[in-house]
Amino acid sequence: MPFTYEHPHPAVATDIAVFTLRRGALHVLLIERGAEPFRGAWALPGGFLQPDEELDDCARRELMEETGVAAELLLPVANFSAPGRDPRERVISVAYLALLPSDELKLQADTDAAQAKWFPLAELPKLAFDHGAILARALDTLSAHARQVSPLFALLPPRFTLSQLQGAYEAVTGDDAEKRNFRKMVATLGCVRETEDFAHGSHRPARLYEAAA
Amino acid sequence: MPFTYEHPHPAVATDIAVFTLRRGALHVLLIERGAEPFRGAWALPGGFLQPDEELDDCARRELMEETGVAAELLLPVANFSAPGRDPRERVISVAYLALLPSDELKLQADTDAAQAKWFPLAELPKLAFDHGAILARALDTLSAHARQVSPLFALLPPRFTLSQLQGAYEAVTGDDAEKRNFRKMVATLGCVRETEDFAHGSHRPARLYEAAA
DNA sequence: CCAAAAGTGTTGATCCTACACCCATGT
DNA sequence: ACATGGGTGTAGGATCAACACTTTTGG
Repeated sequence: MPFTYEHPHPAVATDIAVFTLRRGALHVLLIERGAEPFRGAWALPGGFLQPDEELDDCARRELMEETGVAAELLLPVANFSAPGRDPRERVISVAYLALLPSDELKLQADTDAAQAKWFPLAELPKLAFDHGAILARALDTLSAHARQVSPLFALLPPRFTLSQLQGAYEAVTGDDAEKRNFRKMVATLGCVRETEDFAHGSHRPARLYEAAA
Repeated sequence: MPFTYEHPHPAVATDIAVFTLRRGALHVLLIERGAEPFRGAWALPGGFLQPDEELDDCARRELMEETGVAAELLLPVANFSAPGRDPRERVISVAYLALLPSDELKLQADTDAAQAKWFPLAELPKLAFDHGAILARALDTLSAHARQVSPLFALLPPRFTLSQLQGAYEAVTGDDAEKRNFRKMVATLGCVRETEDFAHGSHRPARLYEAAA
């Protein structure tokens, strides 16, 4: 069933850089392409915009299809429109970044992908298309947003300790914060509310916090 | 000559919120639509992406066609993709903001537009499509960027006084700055270089500055 | 000599940084 | 008891907001 237009139209797709924390380190979700072009290469998950679908919804849908989870946080990164970026046809890619809490890791490769896998940022393979550039921009965007702290909640469970929050902050922004000062910053930002519960380990229990109001 | 695809493709367009300063106040460039839909209504300039054209280049080209000038500064704002936003067909709009120095005002309405006109922000007409929302987002984006000061150079002549710069800062961000502190901020930012020339008025001459490095 | 805008010094309050220290729990 | 991470107080420096003042031109 062909679709015909009076003027040339590009295809429009979303690509999503999905991040999570595993063992304190930031990881990105990649899929191994199961079809040409770039068969066998690793790429960001993504797919084409459906008729009557918003771009945001397209990103959320693709993420659900590829990973089986709903994105906690979805942020626009940039558009990629270089004419030759896809060898098949003209494709405008709308790039997003998504954050997932470390827990929900039920990866399931779908039909388009041979497999899906988390990669630590230090061990990235070569990526298909211009996805290397997209990922780099996504990392910049994430780091900039993370300085507001509250986007980091999306990487953590609903209740978290301040040390967990600081660990996420450091993993995402790169620079490491001084404990006392980090806590004062969080306090003045007012973005967390303390709960009555505590996390237990082989040391003094840590108070659990949750996202404020 | 029809263009046929296997899957449905949306049309892709750029819309540009073009700002300038006139008599110290921020103005936006609007065109009166010469064709249906929304014939006679005011709208942001913009147009469809050409084959083998980057999105940025599309915005620059449309701006040149509609106003006859090259944008000093072009910044992405957001994508607008609500399915019903254009009554004719599915159109994804990639919104930009552009800044022009107040001088270059040789407006010339082109074929699509009955006329082009600068509007002060306090006297906006009702806009076609979702252009009201696009303009609001563009103003947010502009205000956020203006706090870095250097984007403001695009609103001023190549050489400008610090008072002009401060006027631009206040017009764009809304809040007004204290003269002494504004100058100290500019100095520590290091984004301007002083020249040997002065601007003359009926008062003490003001040193002219230019963008640094 | 006066108006009008250019340009500068200073001070008190505030914020940030870099420490050092105590606390509560599991083993 | 001690190792481990949780949690706080504070002094000094840097930064910032709000003033009041002098300077230089045109009329």
